[in-house]
Amino acid sequence: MRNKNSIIRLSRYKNALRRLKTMGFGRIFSDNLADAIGVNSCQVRKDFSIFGISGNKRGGYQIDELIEHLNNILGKNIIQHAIIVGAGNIGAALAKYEGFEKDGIRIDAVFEADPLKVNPRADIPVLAADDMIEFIQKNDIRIGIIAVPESAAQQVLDLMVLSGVKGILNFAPIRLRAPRECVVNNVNLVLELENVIYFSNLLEKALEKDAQEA
Amino acid sequence: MRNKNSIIRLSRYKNALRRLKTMGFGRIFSDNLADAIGVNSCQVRKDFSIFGISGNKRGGYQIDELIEHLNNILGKNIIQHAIIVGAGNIGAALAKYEGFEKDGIRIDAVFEADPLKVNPRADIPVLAADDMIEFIQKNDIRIGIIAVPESAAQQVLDLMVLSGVKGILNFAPIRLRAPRECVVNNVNLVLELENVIYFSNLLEKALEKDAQEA
DNA sequence: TAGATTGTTAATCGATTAACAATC
DNA sequence: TAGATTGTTAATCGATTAACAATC
Repeated sequence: MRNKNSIIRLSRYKNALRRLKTMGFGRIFSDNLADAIGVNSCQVRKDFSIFGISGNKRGGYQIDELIEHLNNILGKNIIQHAIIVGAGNIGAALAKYEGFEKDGIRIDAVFEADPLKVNPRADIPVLAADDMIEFIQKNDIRIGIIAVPESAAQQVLDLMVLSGVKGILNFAPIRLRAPRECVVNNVNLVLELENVIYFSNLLEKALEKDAQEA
Repeated sequence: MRNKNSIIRLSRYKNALRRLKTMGFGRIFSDNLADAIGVNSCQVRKDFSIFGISGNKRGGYQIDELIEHLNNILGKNIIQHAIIVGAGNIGAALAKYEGFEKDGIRIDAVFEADPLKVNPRADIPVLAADDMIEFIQKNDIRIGIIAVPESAAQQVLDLMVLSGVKGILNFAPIRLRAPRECVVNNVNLVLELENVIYFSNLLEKALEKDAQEA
């Protein structure tokens, strides 16, 4: 995947811009925006240049236009529909999370194998896992979130792909095999925390060493 | 941060190795391990070389030794203690998530500003936000997880750092400022999903184009 | 005009991959 | 011994940063 990092930054820019907008700004320079997300200004201009976003020399960028443009690139000018599979801790939390709706992503349903957890009347309906395929096809769902145990994840992915899902966010801590026509993005919470542990330990050791040398 | 990617892969290797072990393997070649996490075999050998992990020419690597070695590098040979701040959807789900405990990470407490959610008798106690500083100091907590709204995140970080936290995993969708002696790792769920949406759209367009040309 | 900022090209840096000698 | 695999050096590739001409 080319420019994966640029795309991630575009989302971050959009986020920062919304904040800057509520703070009362109308226009912005590459320098400020860079600061807001922690990169340097050439990075911002380069990213924009890749996606054909242009500003005014001397005048910077119009925030409203910029957000509009970023939403277009990111496919967020229309509401995106998604489903979650797995109504455990993570799945249930994601279903309730307000951040998605705010960002134009609608969770249409949650699917769950345990009949006791099924609840079609809930705000976001929790449906039987067996109904997933039909639901995806009927509602033309393209995006799926996997929040099931490791042992079930591959099977869920296979069914999703079969039904027409084109993009998957996977929370199961295992590498899933997907055909080329489906994108998979992994979020591994333990790994993220392990990473923090490693680097904080490393940093502490480095600082101790510095202190000794001084 | 040097070798950030290598470290992330080390965690992935460890994960795969545990799986391979339960599948009955005792030793493994760089080739198999590469396959399991989706990189190529030089990457594996290079990563190991960076951290001084060696195997047997012709005989590959002993899985048990390898896991032990990786745990040492990742600081997982001892139980790591952490706290969560914010008992909302995400915070509560993380507290209940079994993946951390399995991996030698213990969540000692959750802190929450809303008195109605405070519950010191819970399996993992939910304590008043005001008690956080004291708790961190008394229990020598080094790792914190931020699962509060965007507007409170920076303040929570500042208090954590002040109390002695050295590493933070942040779920608030905002760039936090931290002093050099504290590591911050961000997980932005909306951004991850946006990323999936973008690349699946892109892929679909590319495939349509291919089909037209053929 | 002078000064500031964009947009792009070139330079640097780091990470991944290829190649292969060492060796079990 | 012949064959296979590691460990490391060199080559490639991509991403970030620096520099600066264009221009408002």
